[in-house]
Amino acid sequence: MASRATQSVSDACEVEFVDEKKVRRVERAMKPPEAVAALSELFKVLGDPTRIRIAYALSREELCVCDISNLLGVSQSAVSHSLRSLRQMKLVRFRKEGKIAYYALDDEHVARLLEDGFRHVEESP
Amino acid sequence: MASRATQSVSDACEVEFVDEKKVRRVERAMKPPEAVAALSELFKVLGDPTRIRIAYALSREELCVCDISNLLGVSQSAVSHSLRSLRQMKLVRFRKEGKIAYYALDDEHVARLLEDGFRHVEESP
DNA sequence: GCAACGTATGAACTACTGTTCATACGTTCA
DNA sequence: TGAACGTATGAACAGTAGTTCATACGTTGC
Repeated sequence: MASRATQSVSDACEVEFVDEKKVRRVERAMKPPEAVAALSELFKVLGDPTRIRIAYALSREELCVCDISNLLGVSQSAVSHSLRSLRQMKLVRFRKEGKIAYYALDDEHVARLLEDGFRHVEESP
Repeated sequence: MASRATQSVSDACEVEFVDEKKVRRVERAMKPPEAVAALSELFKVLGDPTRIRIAYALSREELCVCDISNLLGVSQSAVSHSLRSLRQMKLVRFRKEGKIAYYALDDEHVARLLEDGFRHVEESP
């Protein structure tokens, strides 16, 4: 059943699948919507030069907001907003020492994502 | 020299670095702006549920536009636009067989990015 | 050649994102 | 307690992104 995609979506191909078996196989392997949504949020957060630089810096050293701001030449406010995004995605953790907030990467996955990512873009000429 | 960040940026901390040695160390390790820009573009492309689903599907099987459209329930036009983004970032390659365009992941890095990413989001409750 | 089909693409609209500005909060120290 | 400082946050603005719609291109088969 349902071997034809009779306008399930407005502009979808109005014809049969080109290779239904393949499609069914992939369909079973697809990740649940929540996982996809969460992953797209994760990549979205990393899809910004400032946040990448922050994350990468924090993968090397634990740093406070002020030092990040000076290091990157970005306003304290912008850094703080960026850190909030990273925090919400649980990419960074922080501890407070008096009035100073020290941030660091929370996750070894993230460091690997950055490494793999840099490797990819550095390989393409 | 320049141990103080005397308003190099409007809103940067107007004080000395909290830990200059650490900052200098990280500064030397930072990636060049082009690499950061390219990586942020890469993540930006992956920061969309539709494109993640497309990329993930293509990591399992080579598929044509029509089948992707039916598989995901997304219009042919939207799929084609998404594929263009993925193509521009060299994440997918394609071959044409008559009027049918078959797409597949171009890069094992990307599959690893998706895997690591899914692992990250699936671990957080 | 022409109709049908798979795919690509540009324009337009809406929705979202990142920065800045102003300001508030909490801590330290005199 | 009050001033100075590090940090957080909300509002507002400008730039950007994703979808849809319409249409164009190239291929196939009649």
